[in-house]
Amino acid sequence: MSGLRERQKADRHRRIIDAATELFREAGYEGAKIEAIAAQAEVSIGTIYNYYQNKGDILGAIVAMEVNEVLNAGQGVVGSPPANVGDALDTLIGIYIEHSLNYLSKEMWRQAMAISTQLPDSAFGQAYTALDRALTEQIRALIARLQEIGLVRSDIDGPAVGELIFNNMNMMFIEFVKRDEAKIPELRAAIRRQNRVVVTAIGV
Amino acid sequence: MSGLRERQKADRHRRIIDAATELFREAGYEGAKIEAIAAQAEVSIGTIYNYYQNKGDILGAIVAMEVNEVLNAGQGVVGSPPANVGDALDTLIGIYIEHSLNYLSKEMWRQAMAISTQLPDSAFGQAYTALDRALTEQIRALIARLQEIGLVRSDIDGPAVGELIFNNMNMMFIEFVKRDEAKIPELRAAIRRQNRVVVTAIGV
DNA sequence: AGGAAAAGTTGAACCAATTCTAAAATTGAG
DNA sequence: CTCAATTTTAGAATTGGTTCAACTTTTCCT
Repeated sequence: MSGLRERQKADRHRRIIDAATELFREAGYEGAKIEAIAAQAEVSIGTIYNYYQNKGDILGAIVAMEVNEVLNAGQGVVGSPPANVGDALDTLIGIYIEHSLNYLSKEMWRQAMAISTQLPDSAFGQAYTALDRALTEQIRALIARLQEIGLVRSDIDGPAVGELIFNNMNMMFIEFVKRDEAKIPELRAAIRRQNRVVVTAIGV
Repeated sequence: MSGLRERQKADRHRRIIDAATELFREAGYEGAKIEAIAAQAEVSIGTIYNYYQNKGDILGAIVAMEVNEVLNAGQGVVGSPPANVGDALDTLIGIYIEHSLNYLSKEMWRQAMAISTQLPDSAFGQAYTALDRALTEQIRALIARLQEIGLVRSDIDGPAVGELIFNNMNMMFIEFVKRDEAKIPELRAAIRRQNRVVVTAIGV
């Protein structure tokens, strides 16, 4: 294990991702030519296609890193949530939203979302769907946790509510990245307002 | 008015849309080459680009026809809704979903959605967003109507609830068109289940 | 009718992602 | 150290959407 070949492979992966991240942010997804990414990563075009099936997969790798970080941060909230249904949801969703532009620009998100709906069966499409599902599961886990604590009624349909909340948030996020001038605080406020009716319905 | 030039223009528009609709359904969006659409419509490639800014706009014109039909059909439900909140929502959403595959295949929907997030400022992107907003407004109108009738509490945040319901439905629809094997009845049932908690919260 | 201007049509050329190929370089095993 | 396997490389070929300068057709005016 960990021979020279392995290390070089990992290194090339990293260089490609780093180069792509930088160029995607600078020039946009379309504007970042494969040739330029290859040059910046100091590999040939052929090598890029040896590591990633297509340009979208490179973006996919970056998205996956970002979402996995977010999922990780979300664990903390699910483990010990605020003692109030509205705040608990707001905190978790806040983590998602506040972290969302760390690595990815809005334009990168738009491209990622577009590719995932365009090619749902591609490697990237399936990975993206899995990430969405993981986020849904985390919201469901939060609701289940709140039911255990006794903050949420035990007779409500937790999984359905979790999906409802995720779907609404996700759609709002899609609209958010579609408008460059849209701001995070407004997004959070709008979602909080929408969730209010759900919160009153499911709270004890 | 209605000179030769006008008639030819309308005729070419129609021929292009007809050709594109047929080829998109037969060969898929990507599979339908502009060259083939031009040949089938008996115009040149250049003429297509004179009528539509890009390939996506052709699809956009088809989507707009479909959504406008759906909006029209929805008017009936808003005008005289079923005397029960759950059924009212289910009926309106049912119209949206049942009509959705009349002209457009799932693959065409995927492409349309992808393009609208990819290029939100293009003619197509803006038109698509406007259609989404029109659907949201229709759901809000239904809720307002139900409030008038006294079936929905007057102290709830109607606009926020309408958007919540639309966003959830839309997201479910996106997932639906992403999976070719997904079936309409299951989609409707899942949405009904998610809406249940909202219905109980807003019903008098 | 005649002819100039406006409007529209045409297809060859361009561009960037992707694929393919054959040669060169690198690595690991014996 | 040497050879076979694997990987990288440069560059040519392919492909399909999009652009553009030259050519037609329609309109409109006298």
